[in-house]
Amino acid sequence: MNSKPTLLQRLQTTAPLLPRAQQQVVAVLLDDPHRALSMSVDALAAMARVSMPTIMRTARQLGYAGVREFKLALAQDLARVTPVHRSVNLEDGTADIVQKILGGAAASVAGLQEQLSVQTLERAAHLLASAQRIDCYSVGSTSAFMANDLQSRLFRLGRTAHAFHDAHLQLISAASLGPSGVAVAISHVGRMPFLLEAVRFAQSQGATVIAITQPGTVLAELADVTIGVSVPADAVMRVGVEAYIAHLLVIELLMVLVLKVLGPQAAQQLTQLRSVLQDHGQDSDQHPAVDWAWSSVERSAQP
Amino acid sequence: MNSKPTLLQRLQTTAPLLPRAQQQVVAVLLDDPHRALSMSVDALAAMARVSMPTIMRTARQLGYAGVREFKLALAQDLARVTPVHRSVNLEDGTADIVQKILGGAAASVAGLQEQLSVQTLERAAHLLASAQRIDCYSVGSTSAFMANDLQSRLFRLGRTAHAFHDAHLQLISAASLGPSGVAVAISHVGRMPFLLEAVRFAQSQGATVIAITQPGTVLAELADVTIGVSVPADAVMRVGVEAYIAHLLVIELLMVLVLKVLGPQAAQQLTQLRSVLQDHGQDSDQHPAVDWAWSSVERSAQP
DNA sequence: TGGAAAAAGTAAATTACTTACATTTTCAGC
DNA sequence: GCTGAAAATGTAAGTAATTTACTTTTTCCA
Repeated sequence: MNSKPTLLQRLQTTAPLLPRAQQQVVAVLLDDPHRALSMSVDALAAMARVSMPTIMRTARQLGYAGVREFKLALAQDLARVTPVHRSVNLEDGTADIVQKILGGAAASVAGLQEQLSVQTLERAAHLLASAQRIDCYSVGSTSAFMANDLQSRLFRLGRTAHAFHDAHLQLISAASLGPSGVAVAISHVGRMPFLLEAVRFAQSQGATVIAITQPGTVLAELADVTIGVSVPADAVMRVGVEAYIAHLLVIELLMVLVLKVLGPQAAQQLTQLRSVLQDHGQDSDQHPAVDWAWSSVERSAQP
Repeated sequence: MNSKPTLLQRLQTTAPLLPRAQQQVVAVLLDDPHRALSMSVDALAAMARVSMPTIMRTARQLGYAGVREFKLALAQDLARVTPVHRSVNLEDGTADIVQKILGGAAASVAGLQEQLSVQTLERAAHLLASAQRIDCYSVGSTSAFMANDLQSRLFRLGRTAHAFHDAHLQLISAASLGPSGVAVAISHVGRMPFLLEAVRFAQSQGATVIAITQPGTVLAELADVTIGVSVPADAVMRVGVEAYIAHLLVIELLMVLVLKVLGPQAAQQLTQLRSVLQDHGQDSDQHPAVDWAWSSVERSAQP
C-alpha cells in the first residue's frame, strides 16, 4: 500500500521545473486530460504549439518509457475517482456541487487505502484485543461521536471501554490506566494541549497510546501507535466531511481486525447479541457493528 | 449519472457468443488484463495463438473503433474502484480486509452519485432555506448524531433548527411546526412506528417533511421530499458504515446547497464566525461547515 | 559578446495498427 | 456425404502512429 499522488497532481508540481516547451505540453494535458488521451501525438503537438518529439521528451521526463505508456497511465489515473482540484464555488450549478463533493469524498476514501499501513493497523488491533481497559479520548463534538462509537463497539466485542470527551476526565482516566491499559486519542488536528497532556500522563503511567490523527502532528509523534489519516492535499483549505469519513472507516477497520484477533468465540457472542436485538424488534439503525459481524460469521461458519 | 457494468464483466458475458479465435483472445485478456495492456497487438496475437487482425476484429466486435480505443477503455476500467462482491471473512488477511472495507465504501460513495436526484436535492435545499423552523428527527444513536450535525450546521447558517431523538419530543415538535415548518426525518431503515407517527402528525398540521432514508420504505412514501439513499446491492448482508457515510455526505451536500440558496450574505456571516473561532484558538476538529464555507467565499469574492 | 550546453525542431526510421485480399473452415441444402 | 456459399481466420501489404538521429535555435555563463 504505497501512497501515490495523482498523476495530474504530479504534473502540476513538476511543471515549473520543466523547460518552456514542455510546460506548454503539460498545460494542454492539464487543461483537458480526457481530450488529450484521444489525440495523437502530432495533434497534441499542434495544440501545444510544439514539435512531436517534445511530447515524447515530456513523457520521458515524467518517468515513462514512451508516450504510449504515459497515455495508459493517464487513462488509469483519470478513470479512478478524480480528486477535486477546485473547491466548491457558490456559482457552481447543483450538479457540479454534487459531483465535486462526492468526487472529493470518493477520492479521499480511495486515498485512505494507500495511506494506511497494514502493520500499524494490526498492532493497534492486537493492543485493543489484549488491553485490560481501553479509554477513548476525543476533542470536539465530531471526535466525541467517534469516541463514543469506538467505545460502544469495543464494548460489544466484550472489551472494557470508556469514552471521555472532557479534559479533566481524560486526565483522571490517564492516571488510572496503568501498564495494561490502552488509550485511544482521536483528533484530526492533533495538537490540543489538554489532550496531549492526558496522553503524556497516560504514557508516564505505563499505558500504551493509539492515536488516530493526521501524520506529522504533535499527537502523531507522541503516540505509541499512530494511525495516520490525512485528507487529500488539494482540499487543504476545506477540512470537510472527508476527515469524519476517514475516521469512521478507520474505526470500522479496527473493529473487524480486533474481532479477527479475538477469534470465532467473540464472533459467536455477537451473533447471539444480534438475535436478541432482533427478537426485541430493534431497528438496525442502531449499530451496524452487530450486523456486519453477524454476516461475517454466517459466511465463515458454513463454507 | 448512469450505472455501467465493468468492461471485464461484459467480456465474460459476450465471450461465448464469439467465434473460436476471438474467444481465445478474450481468454488471454481476462487472464491478465494488466499485462495485456502493455503488450502490442502482435504480442497479444502470439499469446492467443491467433493472427493480428483477429485482435482488431475482437475489439471491433466489442464496439470499439480500434485496438487503441479498446486499450484505453480497458485501462480505465482496470483503474476504477472495483466493488467488493464478497463480504468480509474472518479468514481474510489484514490487507484483504482493508481492501474490502475501503473498496466497498468507495463504491458506495460512487454509487451515491448515481442515486441522488439533483431536483430533489434542490427542492430540499429550498425548503430548508425558506422554512421558519426546522426540526430534525432521528432514530437510534447513529441517526441521532446526524440529526445533531444537521441541526448545528443549519443553525450556523442562521436557520432556526432543533434536533429531537425522542419519540415523545418528536410528537410535541410535530404538533407545533405548522405550515411554515419543515421536519427532516433521518432513518436508514425508515419504518420505526413512532417516527412515522410524528411525520404523519407534522404533515396533518401543514408542515413539510423531508426524509433521508432508503427508497421504497414507508417513510420514503410518506415524506413530501425523499432523498433516497440505498447502500449498494452487493452489500445487502452487511449494513455497515456505508449508510452513515452516505447520510453524512447527503447532509454536507444539503448544507452547501442551502448556503447557495441563501446567497452571499449568509456566506459572509460564516466567514465572520470563522474568524471569531480562530481568534479564540478553537481547533477545527469542531465543525467543518465553517471551513468549507469560508473557502468558498474566499474564492467567489475575489475573482 | 563568444561559445558551450541545453532545448527545441526537422526529417527519417521504426514500430504499431489497419486494411485488402486469399485461404480455410463451417454447415445448410441437396 | 458431398457441394458451395457464407463466415471465420490468416497472410501480406499499406497506412498512421511513435520513436530516434541529427540539425538548428536558444540560453546563459565567462
